[in-house]
Amino acid sequence: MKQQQSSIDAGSLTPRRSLSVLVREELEGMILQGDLSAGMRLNENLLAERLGVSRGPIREAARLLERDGLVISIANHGVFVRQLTVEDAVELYELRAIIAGLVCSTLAQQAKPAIKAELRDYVDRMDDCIDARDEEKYFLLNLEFHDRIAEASGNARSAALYASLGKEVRLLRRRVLQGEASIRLSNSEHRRIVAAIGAGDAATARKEAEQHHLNGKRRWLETM
Amino acid sequence: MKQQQSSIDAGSLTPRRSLSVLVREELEGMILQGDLSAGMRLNENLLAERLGVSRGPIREAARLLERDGLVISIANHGVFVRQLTVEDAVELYELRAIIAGLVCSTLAQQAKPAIKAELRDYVDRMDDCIDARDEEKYFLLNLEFHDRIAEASGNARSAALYASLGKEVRLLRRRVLQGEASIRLSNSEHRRIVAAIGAGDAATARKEAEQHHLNGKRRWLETM
DNA sequence: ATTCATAAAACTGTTGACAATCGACATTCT
DNA sequence: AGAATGTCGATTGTCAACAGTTTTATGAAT
Repeated sequence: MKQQQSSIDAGSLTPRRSLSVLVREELEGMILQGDLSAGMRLNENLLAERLGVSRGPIREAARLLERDGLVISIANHGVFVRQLTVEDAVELYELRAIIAGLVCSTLAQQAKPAIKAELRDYVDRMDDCIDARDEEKYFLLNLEFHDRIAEASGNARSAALYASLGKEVRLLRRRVLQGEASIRLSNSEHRRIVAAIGAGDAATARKEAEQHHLNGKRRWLETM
Repeated sequence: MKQQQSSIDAGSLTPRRSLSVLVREELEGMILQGDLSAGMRLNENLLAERLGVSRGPIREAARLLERDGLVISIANHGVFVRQLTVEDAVELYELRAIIAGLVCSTLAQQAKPAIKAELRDYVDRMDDCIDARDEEKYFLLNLEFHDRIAEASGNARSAALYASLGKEVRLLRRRVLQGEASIRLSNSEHRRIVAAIGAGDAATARKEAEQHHLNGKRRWLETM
């Protein structure tokens, strides 16, 4: 019979997205929000019942999450929310840094005026957030800004990877609490990146983007 | 005295890997070998029957392959062997180049003598292959060599990514046919990379590794 | 012959049931 | 007591059947 009134059916405006994908997004939300904390096992029966689907889509969603490094799967033991070590975090930051360098370099060689203006606008809005002491919005704009650059570069694979690594980093669930001075510094780095892209200077764009991320790594390490 | 149950000999070493990963490996082999060519759909029923399993593991294996970029999945249409465009290939080469730079840089800062000797040995053996006109073996050693560097760097995530991108590149199914001169040049680049790692010169190791891969990209593009 | 609606076939998506496996606790033996 | 073994409940792994969707085949009307 039709029991399509499951809790995740509500968001199915887009026609015919498989349950696996919907479950994946639901679980990703739970993980990133911390409802499923690090090291915790994803009980298939429990999740299936809670989301109103069978175990098949749950299992497929788990494989999808495994792709993004959010969970690990151990045969006959189940899938677990990934626990990141400090070494893992350092590696993620470095990987993200060089990929950011790549996409910024690519973008500098081909960016259209519209993109350049959009990026400048992002930096301006982030500055506004700093003035307004709105750290939350700054945090979100910062995420958007970097993902937008990756996307605009046209390097689809790199952009997906960059976003995926970003989610992985968020598994750490420890936001770098930066004072206003630190945030202003960070946004000045953004401005230099955008300037290099605007000038079509690929080498500088790469170097600045990479350094920006490595600075983020350093700040994160200092919170330990 | 304490002898393990020898009845299941096959599962003795490997603790009973699930059918999903077994199927995954089988399908990966088919794809990389070309039995399943680019753009072809993976018929679940057919594969299930041919491999003697049900469709569940086939579907999960498909999600695992999707993670590595070997196939793409379209809702209600099935999964297809990925078709790479020239732009995709260029991006893969560049991604692989910077990741190689990262792992070589990392390794240069921490490589133990045993690893350094092992890498030198790889280069020597590749030279032997060139002298013996054994391109096939050179090709395999070359793959091993680079994966070994990534693995030895300790950057597990980067190593997995590097290997995964390598498989993706092989989807192109067009090996760069390089004359002896070109191969010798390539191996001399290997030697410079190993030398930089041996000397603990991270910056040079990174630059050489990156350039080596970009040269590979250039050679590949010249075959078009 | 062509077009278009309709039906059948083929295939993917999903489900509930069954089998295999693991961890924990109880039991037996020395 | 302590180690080895047996049993049980919980959980993952797998399967075969069902449901929904897409594609292909069919056939009548133009």
